Amino acid sequence: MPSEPSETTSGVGETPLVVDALVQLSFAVQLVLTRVASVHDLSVTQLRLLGILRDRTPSMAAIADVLELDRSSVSGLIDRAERRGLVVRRGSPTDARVTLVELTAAAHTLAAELVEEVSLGLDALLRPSSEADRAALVRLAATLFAAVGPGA
Amino acid sequence: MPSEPSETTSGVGETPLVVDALVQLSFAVQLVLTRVASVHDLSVTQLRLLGILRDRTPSMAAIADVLELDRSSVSGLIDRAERRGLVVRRGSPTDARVTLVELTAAAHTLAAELVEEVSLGLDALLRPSSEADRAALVRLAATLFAAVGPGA
DNA sequence: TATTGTTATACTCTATAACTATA
DNA sequence: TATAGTTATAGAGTATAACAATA
Repeated sequence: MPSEPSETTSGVGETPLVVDALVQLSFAVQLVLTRVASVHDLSVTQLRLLGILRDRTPSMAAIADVLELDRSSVSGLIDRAERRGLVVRRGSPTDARVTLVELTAAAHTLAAELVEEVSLGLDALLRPSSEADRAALVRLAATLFAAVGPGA
Repeated sequence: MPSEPSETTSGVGETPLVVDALVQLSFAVQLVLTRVASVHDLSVTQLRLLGILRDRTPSMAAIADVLELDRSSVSGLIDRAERRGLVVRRGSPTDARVTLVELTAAAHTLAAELVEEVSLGLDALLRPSSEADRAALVRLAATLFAAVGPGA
């Protein structure tokens, strides 16, 4: 569980070590995302939304699937994003029930800046690590998504 | 930025690869935490709180520091945790201004279960990875916290 | 009938501002 | 004066339940 590095959690062996490392790493990354988002007065969820919409124009239901949120939550999320001029709702030409969500031009520009800032923040985080360990991280994430599928 | 594995983000080189890997990994871990928490009708924040209080009895201000939250946010957090019988507030013997927060016996039991369930969830996530890559992850997290300091 | 999306409602989380009590 | 904590208030994020429109 999320705690201090010193905490040994449960049994013996090295498993708790890896688990702790993962959890701590995850919170450190979330902290970077939170900070970058808040500089632009965005939430992490809106940041994620921008990331998802950069190369797609999904339906409300598809967004709910990717984010693992209820459709009603997505309605509110898109409402707020639309109110801020980040996205537009469009009807689908093939199915009158579905609503497609699209990034505005301004949001595309913003998203590119955010990508840059997140990269800088995470680079700083990784700087003290060796090249080999960073490569291992990439492999680890890759196998992880082969098994689980992309999350967001 | 949080997006799909396929997204190449910005320039050339391998930096965006590592950044994407980190972000995706982070969201995958958060998803596991969210699921474990929700099984017990807890939020991720309450889960974190339990993790922090397992081996400490910090002041409200210390909790705010670790969680990087405003003190007023912590007041509400502890209010809700106390209402659910997870924590107790105690006065400090040395400074009448400070309030110490302590886990209840029931919450200690619960916290142990949560640790176990998070471990299982993350083990499943890591299972397809090689032993060497997992070791690299542990090293990476360790150097990361040597530089940044423990976050939670 | 099943699916898409919305609305109403309620709760958690978070911050800012203003306050009290203690140091 | 400075620090610890609380309260009031406001807004984001989330879920459940009930609903309308379309397939």
